[in-house]
Amino acid sequence: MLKKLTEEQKSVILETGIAEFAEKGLNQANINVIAKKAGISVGVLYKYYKDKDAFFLACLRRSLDFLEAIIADFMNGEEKMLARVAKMIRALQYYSRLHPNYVNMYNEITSGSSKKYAPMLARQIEGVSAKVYTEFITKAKENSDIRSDINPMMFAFFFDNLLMMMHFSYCSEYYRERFKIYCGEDVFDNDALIESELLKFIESAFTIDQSAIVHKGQMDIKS
Amino acid sequence: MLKKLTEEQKSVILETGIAEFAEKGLNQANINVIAKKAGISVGVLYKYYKDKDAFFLACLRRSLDFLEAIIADFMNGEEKMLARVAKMIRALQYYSRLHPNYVNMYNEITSGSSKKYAPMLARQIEGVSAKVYTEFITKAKENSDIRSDINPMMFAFFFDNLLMMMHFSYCSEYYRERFKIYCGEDVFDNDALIESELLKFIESAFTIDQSAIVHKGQMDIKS
DNA sequence: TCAAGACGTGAGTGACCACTCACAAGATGG
DNA sequence: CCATCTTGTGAGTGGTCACTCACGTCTTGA
Repeated sequence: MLKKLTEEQKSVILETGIAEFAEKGLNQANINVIAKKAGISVGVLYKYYKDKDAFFLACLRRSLDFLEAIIADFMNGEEKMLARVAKMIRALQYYSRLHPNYVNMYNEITSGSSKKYAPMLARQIEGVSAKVYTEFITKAKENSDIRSDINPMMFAFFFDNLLMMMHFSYCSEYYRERFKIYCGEDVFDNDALIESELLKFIESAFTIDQSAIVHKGQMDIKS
Repeated sequence: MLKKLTEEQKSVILETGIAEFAEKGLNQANINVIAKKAGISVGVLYKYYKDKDAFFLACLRRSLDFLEAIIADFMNGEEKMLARVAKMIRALQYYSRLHPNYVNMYNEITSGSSKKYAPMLARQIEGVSAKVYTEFITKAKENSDIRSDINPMMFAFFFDNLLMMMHFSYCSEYYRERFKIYCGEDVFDNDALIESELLKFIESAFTIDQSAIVHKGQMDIKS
């Protein structure tokens, strides 16, 4: 019973931490409780992690590694913009159900609770996706896959805002409630509808272009 | 110096509470510190509010009353959809600068810290805007002001998601940082650009309709 | 096989903080 | 002007929890 911690056990400790932090938040989660639930002593937890903050950041890292894999998926493949977006929405729905805690860890840092790390974490976490999305939109613009009259950085930002809110809306207590208020008690039984409506929203924002507007003008003159 | 609390003083207490809660969050904010900063004793604070939670909820109510006024503005007036949206974006920018703390109070409850009140608060806070936005979109759809092939509830939801994220992006530490990563260090000096790009994004999502798509198809055949 | 080092244990400690209560200082009114 | 009531005061209390350390148990290598 009294042995060196295995990799397996270290994993259990992190997962237990993630579960507690995701549920209670950084400050309300109790280290003694986490240790007990993970089946180890507090002492050994402090041999591996300097303090509560360091442990929290380790849990966060593990959660983010997972979430970042979804974006990596976005980068691979040769499909066009919208096919990729559709893929991302489905991935988002799938992983939000599988690992809501990872998403809630992310949500946790966006609120004030870990203010001191906000700039560092933002750079670590958002840096990659911001670059990927912006570059992708710039390229799509050059290829005329999407409209020409937009600011790629801004549109990448709005795009990520929508995805981020969808993540939270599947995972966090408050946002789940809000989602139901907007879209009905049974939204969570209708992933296909959510996917198609969100895709429609994003598609239109990205694809209406000036030629279409000119065209519409011509139509009006005709009638 | 030792007198009954005036309305003025009660206001100071709430505002001090809002400042502390917005900065530190529900759990990290210290009641003794709030009392000292507000220039009163802890004792009297507990004569007015049953406990910390009750005081927090009172601070939250005050913040929300203010934020809800922005939506009320949205309901008034006879302009069309997009003119109203433009007005809302400008209001959002203005009030986020004037009272970032109110927005951060709102952000605070969306994270886990006040989980026990999540359902109640969501219903209180989101109920009104959800109804207003959905009805507005439904009506605009009937009048053919916007496209016909959308689910009004879903689009109201996406719309509010974008506005909510803009609020947070102006006010919260983490989201401000993220905004800069996406859109450059000087985003906050360029409200007009943000307004026009966000409006463009929303406008397109709402106005592209099936007739335009048919039309585009005809164009393709011609060429 | 056993000594010495490595590692895990968990009761204990001190700091912090929500909340109380005995008291003090105004207000009221006769 | 004093008795009584109302209201504010803030040191104190009890509970919680991050973190430590003296100890026990396992591992290693000679």
